[in-house]
Amino acid sequence: MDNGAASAKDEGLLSRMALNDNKAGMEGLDRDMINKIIMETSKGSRFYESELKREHQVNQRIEKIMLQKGQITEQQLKKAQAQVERVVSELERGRDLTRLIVHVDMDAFYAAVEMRDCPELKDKPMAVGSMSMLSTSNYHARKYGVRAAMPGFIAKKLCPNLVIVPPNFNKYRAVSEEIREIFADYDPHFQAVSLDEAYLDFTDHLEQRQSWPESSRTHRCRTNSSPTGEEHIEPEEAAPEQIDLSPVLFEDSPNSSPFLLSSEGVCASGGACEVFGTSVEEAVKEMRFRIEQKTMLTASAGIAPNMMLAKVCSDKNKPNGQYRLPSTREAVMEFVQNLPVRKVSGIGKVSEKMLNALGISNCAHLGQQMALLSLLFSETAWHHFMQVSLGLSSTYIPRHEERKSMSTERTFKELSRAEEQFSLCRELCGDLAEDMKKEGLKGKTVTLKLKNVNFEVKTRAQTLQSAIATLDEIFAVAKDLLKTEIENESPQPLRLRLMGVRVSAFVSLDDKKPLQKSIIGFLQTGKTDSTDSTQEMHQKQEKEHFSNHSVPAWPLAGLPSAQKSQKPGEGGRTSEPQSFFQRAHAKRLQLQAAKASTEEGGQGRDASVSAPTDGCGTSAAPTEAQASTSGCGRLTSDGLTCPVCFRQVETTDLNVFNEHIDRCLGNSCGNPNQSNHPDSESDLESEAECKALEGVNRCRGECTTESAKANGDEESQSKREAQPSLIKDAHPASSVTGANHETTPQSSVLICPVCQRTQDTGDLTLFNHHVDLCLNQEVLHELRGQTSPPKDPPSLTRNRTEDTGHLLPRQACKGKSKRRDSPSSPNPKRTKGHGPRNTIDKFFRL
DNA sequence: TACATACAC
DNA sequence: CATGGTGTATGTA
Repeated sequence: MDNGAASAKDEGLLSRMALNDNKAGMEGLDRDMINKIIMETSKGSRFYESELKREHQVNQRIEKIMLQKGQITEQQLKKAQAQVERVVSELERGRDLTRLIVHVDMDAFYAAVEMRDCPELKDKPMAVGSMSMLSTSNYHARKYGVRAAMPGFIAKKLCPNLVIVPPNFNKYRAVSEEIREIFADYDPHFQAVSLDEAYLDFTDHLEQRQSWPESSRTHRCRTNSSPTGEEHIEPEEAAPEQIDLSPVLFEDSPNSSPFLLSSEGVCASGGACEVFGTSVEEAVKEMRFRIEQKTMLTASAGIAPNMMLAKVCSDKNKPNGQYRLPSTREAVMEFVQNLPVRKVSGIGKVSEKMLNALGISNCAHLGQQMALLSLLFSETAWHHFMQVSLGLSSTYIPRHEERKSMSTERTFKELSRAEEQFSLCRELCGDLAEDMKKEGLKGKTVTLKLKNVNFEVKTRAQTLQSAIATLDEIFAVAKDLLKTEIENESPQPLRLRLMGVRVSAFVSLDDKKPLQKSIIGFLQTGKTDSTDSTQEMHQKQEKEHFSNHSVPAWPLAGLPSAQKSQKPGEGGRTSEPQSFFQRAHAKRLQLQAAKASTEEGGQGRDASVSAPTDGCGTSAAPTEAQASTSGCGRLTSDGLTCPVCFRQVETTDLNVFNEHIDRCLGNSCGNPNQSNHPDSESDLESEAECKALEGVNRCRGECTTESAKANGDEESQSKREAQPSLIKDAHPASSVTGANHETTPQSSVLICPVCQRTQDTGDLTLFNHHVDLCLNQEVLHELRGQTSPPKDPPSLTRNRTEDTGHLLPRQACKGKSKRRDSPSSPNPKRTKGHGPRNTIDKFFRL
């Protein structure tokens, strides 16, 4: 073996404990030495023992899989191969190379910020974090093997001169806001993944850009010579890189930019200027240039036809570089062939190890072994592998979904006394309740998480009949769970090192939306709408749409688990082709719908020039009904179902559809104006960030509670909650009863959940019809006024090529929009008790 | 639903 | 001295 540092026993462990030179900045370092130090430092600790144990578990899983592999017959393999090939061609058919997806990532973000603000640090190896945990390190430190998620004390052994700087999250957040403002200029719907990372769809921007005058592509260099001195003006590009293919992609932009750019020169005032071209590369360089000018920090970017590839590409020329993967099948395939599986987002340590055991280390192998993989892994898992091997993934950048859970957990010095455990538990519940209040959340499931001093983790959950939110309510449950565990262990005490409380299974507290959603639920004939799970509906929808697209970036988390469905005798699975066809079909339909509702293309505004951005609100704004329909309504192969008359409308053009609805509504109130629910809830994103950061802020005492917007619009919320679930069977009662109301018919009497009146009919069809009418009344009401339409007006720009992804108005489904449009809006910051420490660089979900 | 795992930051 | 916190998805029972 080539690793003298590892004993046979350690060897397996290396996959868990050893450093990953996977990431950038780790080239050419002495891995063996580093691993040796890591091992020596860790050895004997409880943590180490725990890792050993986990490693063992993984090894067993691998053994199991290998065993299964051994039992596979030629016959089965052959069958699987045929199956795989069918799927491949189906997927191939849906390949979409028309989008230009960009993934941007700030270089060593936290560390870079600290270095920027403290020149002393510039030439030193440094990291942000604490002795217990590092968030990130600068490139100098990485040479020593010091990296994110490594405890500081180990890092110190690797690099005794390492300077560890405590994190200053407020600052990072502020910088993040700055860069997001820039992102928004290229894609107002960009998805921030963390404080320093985002996905953008540059397609529309590029289309616009083609007709922009040079002045709009000109950017001034930082005027004030930075105090710190050196200042390079060049948007220096290290990467040699490929040819510019963009012209090909955009040659036919028919009604491209309706705007004539007001061309006020930017650089009139003097100072060096940088002019950027019209290609994607140039646009991305421009964005990075602006980021650097604005923040004095560098970013790296990847440009590719889908999210997964863009992400990988952004890593390619890091730091301070970019890489474009051309939008051709050949380029993509070649790129993917040499891609180590571990580089793919979603394939982590464990998956990597399992794949390696099968002789798979890069995506070429992945492709070659698909038949085998389809027999050893779950369907979702192998489908994902398949997509990866073909270089396919989502071409549509989804909006962030509603949160599904909220939690608080804390690590501490051993805590063994029950009394203290209870009081800590209560404290956690209090913190959690506070957080939930800010977002107006109520959930039905409480989960207690415990980690003992040996790092063994346990979770215990309980689901209630109704949703709760307050400290006392949560604690009442958590306390019981804890008590049970304590009793369970007694007379030994629980020796804890961590405790956490989580609430999930939220019910919608919203007033209006449930209505819309319930309609949708209705339209989904045959599906039960479990009353309070309105959001599930949406997520489901979104998900479908997502997968129709081209793979989400999702992992195969739970991993393999061999085919249980696999009958010994026959190896093949038959369901597959169908589901893929169906998906493809659905996809096509959605596409058509999406085509009509594609968001406006006006985002390409040039910040420094202030290009004319609007003027696009002209088209009939989609009403909520429309939006709902396009996003969630029943989309059959023949068209759309009108939420008012419930008839099929034979069109996939949402504008046409909208007119139809208008007619049904008996008036032409086509576009209720402006969106924004003034009460649209607080920004989840920053909220989440703050949450993660909390304790640290406290240390700095800088935490301000700027926006406590979650003002009490809560009273009104409790009102109508019950939703008309689709009653499918003879027992209406089975249709669940959501939170509040108990309008649900218990006996044979049917009561309309909308008008609350008893319906004297036993016929469910009739009853449903009545409810339909009631709902329509409400829809009508909403459409006529008060309710705000979703933001994105349909766009008239571009018609996409047929199988393109990019469906659905992102927020169509929900009246609630957690806007990210205004990156500048202040974040609610948390001031919380104590707590945790640091978090890894870029961490926070937005 | 409950629980354990994997994964991303 | 010392190995984090928040959130999501998936597999399985």
